[in-house]
Amino acid sequence: MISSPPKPAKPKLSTRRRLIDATARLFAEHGYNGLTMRSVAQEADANLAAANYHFGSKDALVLEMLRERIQPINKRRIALLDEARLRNGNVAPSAHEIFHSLIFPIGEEIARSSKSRWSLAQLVARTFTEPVCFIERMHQKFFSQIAKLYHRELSLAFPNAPSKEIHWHLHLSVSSMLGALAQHRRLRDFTDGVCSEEEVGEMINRLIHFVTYGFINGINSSPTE
Amino acid sequence: MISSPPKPAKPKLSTRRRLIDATARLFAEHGYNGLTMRSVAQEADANLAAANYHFGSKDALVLEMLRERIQPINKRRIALLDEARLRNGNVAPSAHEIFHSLIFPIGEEIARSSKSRWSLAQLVARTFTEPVCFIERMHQKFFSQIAKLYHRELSLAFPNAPSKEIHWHLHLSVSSMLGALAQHRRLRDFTDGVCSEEEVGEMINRLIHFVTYGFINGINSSPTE
DNA sequence: TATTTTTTCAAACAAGCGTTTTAATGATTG
DNA sequence: CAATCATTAAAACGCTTGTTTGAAAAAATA
Repeated sequence: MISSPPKPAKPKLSTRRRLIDATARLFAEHGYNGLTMRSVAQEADANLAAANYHFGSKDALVLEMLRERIQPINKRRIALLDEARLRNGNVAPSAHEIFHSLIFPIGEEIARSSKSRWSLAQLVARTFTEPVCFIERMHQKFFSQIAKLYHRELSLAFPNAPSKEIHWHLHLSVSSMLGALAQHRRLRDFTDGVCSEEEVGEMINRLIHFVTYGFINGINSSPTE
Repeated sequence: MISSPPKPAKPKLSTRRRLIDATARLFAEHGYNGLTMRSVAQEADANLAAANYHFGSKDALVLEMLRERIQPINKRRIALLDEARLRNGNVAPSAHEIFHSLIFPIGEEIARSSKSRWSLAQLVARTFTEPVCFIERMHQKFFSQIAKLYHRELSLAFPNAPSKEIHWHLHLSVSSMLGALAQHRRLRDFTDGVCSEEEVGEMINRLIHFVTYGFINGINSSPTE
């Protein structure tokens, strides 16, 4: 019997992969300006020059990390929307189905990323709060089409609502989602220990309902005070 | 007739005041890490060493600015709550009155600060997203008691709701408020130019209703899926 | 006016930043 | 094996950061 070579405890991933994962963790925790190439290198157990070698610059590194994390979520959103439309016999999905398709995929990804659950939540939320302008451009590139898609979908679900009202309440809904993601790590503190950050699924479910209620009742009540 | 001395066009405020105001603007726009002592000095038309002379350090400068901006908002919140309680004959205020007292004072301050309306909104929101840990401590110092106050108030308004449900939905409500404040400056972009950031009062009113609906319906519907 | 205190100013400090360079190492292919 | 390529490594490069310094200026006090 030929003995297999001694397996290292950690089958070290490629340097490129370790760099991206480290970037995700540090970006979520410290933001763009608080993330340094040296901290990335140390966290990834790589050399300082490695990041510049593989990605060219700090900007390119962070952008690549964001692209890799965000695109599957957006694809899943569209897939869930299509599923709902198909299930209803090509009729417009309900508000709850629409907001489910918007919010649920993030919950899935958070649950998938085993270590430090709030990391991805905060990462996504941070892309919307970061002041760095190149991130704003990225945001417009990744999310502006998604926003238009959801406005169209909600217009079908609420054919009598004026377009401006849908814009207003969709904006509030997305803002609420982002706020909830950004504040998730404070849940335990804020609730005096009553609620725990571990219950991600719980949070996502409540958030979907919260936003759906706010949207429906906001749309249905008159726009005057 | 004695001619008055030639009045300078701008009766220059004290250096200390100019420094704090410049800090507020730059913190709102670039965040803590993006704010530099040199940029503050330039924006305030002061010397680089002035900030350290007046406040001791960058941390102390930002903290003082935040304290000055946040405390009047919190006082107004409590005052509005007391007004509502008095108006109802010492009966618990309604959910709408409670969330009005929570959100409206920020709208007042935003409307008061004439130049760059979204500045204060973003400033308040940023204090919750900033990763710098000393800001987290500040947040806990300024807001944890307010959070407890509102939980108590909502428990009176919904005596049959379990405390944990109130915790959950208050957390979602506060998160939505912060998200809406943080995203306000993107309103025009996000809505394809349909909605404008100028209508701050509009935004605040819709936000109050949105959150109230989300909270009430969330509380009343069962906590199971 | 003379003296003391407060405030401003330009210059410098050490530390940390993103990036580049040059050489050494590892893997792959002919 | 030799040769070519991709990757890693250590050191250094300007540049910016928060903070400090010591003297000049202004303001306040006597």
